[in-house]
Amino acid sequence: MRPTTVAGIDVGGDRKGNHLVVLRGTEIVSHLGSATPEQMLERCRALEVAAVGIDAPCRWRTGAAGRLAEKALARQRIFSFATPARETAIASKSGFYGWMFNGERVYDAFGAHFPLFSGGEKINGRVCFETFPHAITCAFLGTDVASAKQKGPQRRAILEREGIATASLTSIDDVDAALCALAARYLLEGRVDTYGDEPGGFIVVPGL
DNA sequence: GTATTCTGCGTCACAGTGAA
DNA sequence: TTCACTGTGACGCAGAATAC
Repeated sequence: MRPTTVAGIDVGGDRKGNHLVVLRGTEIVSHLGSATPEQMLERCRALEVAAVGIDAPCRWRTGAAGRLAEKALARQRIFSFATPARETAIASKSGFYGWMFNGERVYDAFGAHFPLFSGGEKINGRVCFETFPHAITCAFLGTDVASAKQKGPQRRAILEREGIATASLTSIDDVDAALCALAARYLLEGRVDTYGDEPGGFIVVPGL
């Protein structure tokens, strides 16, 4: 039986672009840099990917309070970027939230073929979901050890420990995409912790 | 003494720049 | 090309300061 194929996407701004890594078992079978959402979707469909982990918010904030998923992670001392309301992001003149809008386009493109994870126990068919590399690192190493300053070596070490060769992953964005793919594998195996709710969206993190 | 408010710190991601 | 560093933006948390 062929191992399940999963993918991870690291969403970037307009200059950096998106990065896709496709994993079959422990083998990296595909690897795209600076790709459009449509190109990544085409690649995932061609390779019969079952689950896609995306490093970008799947929902904008609604109302004054932050997203439940981000609050729940913060209580575990896993800090993430605070997603603003869509109007706030649009109003920002700095272009700082450009990568979040790119993430929105990725979810839009994938939505028709990879329904967004809704928190259920059972995964039926294809799925895409929100995750992020720092939370995955915390899940594997613990919040006391995981550090943004050490993200390069720490994240590569996690992948190597899972049997995934990192030599072809030349940038930190590729490594992050591979970690998202790893989270996708854990989701299909049912070995994850989920944070959040339906209105604010769920963040999926490997559960060990 | 208790409750509330304020402040500083640490976290993530991004972009941009410069060095190796 | 890659890596390291700085600044931006918003948040939660812990401890200090203030008010009652």
